[in-house]
Amino acid sequence: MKRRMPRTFYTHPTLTVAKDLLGKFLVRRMPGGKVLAGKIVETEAYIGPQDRASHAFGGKRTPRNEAEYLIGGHVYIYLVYGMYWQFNISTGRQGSPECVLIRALEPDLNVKWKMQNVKFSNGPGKLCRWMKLDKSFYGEDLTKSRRLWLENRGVRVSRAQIVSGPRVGIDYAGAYFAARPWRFYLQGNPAVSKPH
DNA sequence: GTACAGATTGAG
DNA sequence: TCAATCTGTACT
Repeated sequence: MKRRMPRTFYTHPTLTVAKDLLGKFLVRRMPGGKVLAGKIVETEAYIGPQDRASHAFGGKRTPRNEAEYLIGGHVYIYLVYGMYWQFNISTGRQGSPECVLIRALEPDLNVKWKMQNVKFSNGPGKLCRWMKLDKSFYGEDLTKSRRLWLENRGVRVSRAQIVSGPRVGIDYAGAYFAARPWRFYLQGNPAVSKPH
């Protein structure tokens, strides 16, 4: 069974992809060969030029956010606050600057280890530290990469399990966009990041 | 050339 | 509640 998510998974509308990502697994082959995997339990959608919270608001295009414009399935990663990487996946068609921020993972480990490790992946900055994701992944194609990809492992997520709410840390975007319910997470999941 | 603020985190 | 830490971007 082929499990890696194909291009078409990422080219759907961004809000759809942000929800579809919940329950999928992010898989990272580490430099030493060890494989880390985590179930995506929290995402945020940034839907392009009209979204005041988006780095591409107003059609802004710079070397920093260039990867947002790639066809869905590419990595858009950047540094915030001088110390934390933020891992995003581009969505939509080529030239459309949309993406989904991956905010939290539930480590794919047995129950005992999962609870001990969840604190390493329950936030957008922390999960990048855990999986050693940095600028070297900028623009990486998740449908082809041998060190980072997404898998469907058969986890079923019903609509009732998905909670939506305002995105975190974007008050600068003004009342309207700060209030859009474009953050999605799995209800009751222990790996969802702190601010609820 | 220089100033500035951020899609966070963890300590106090 | 607040400092850490640094770079892309805007402006002089």
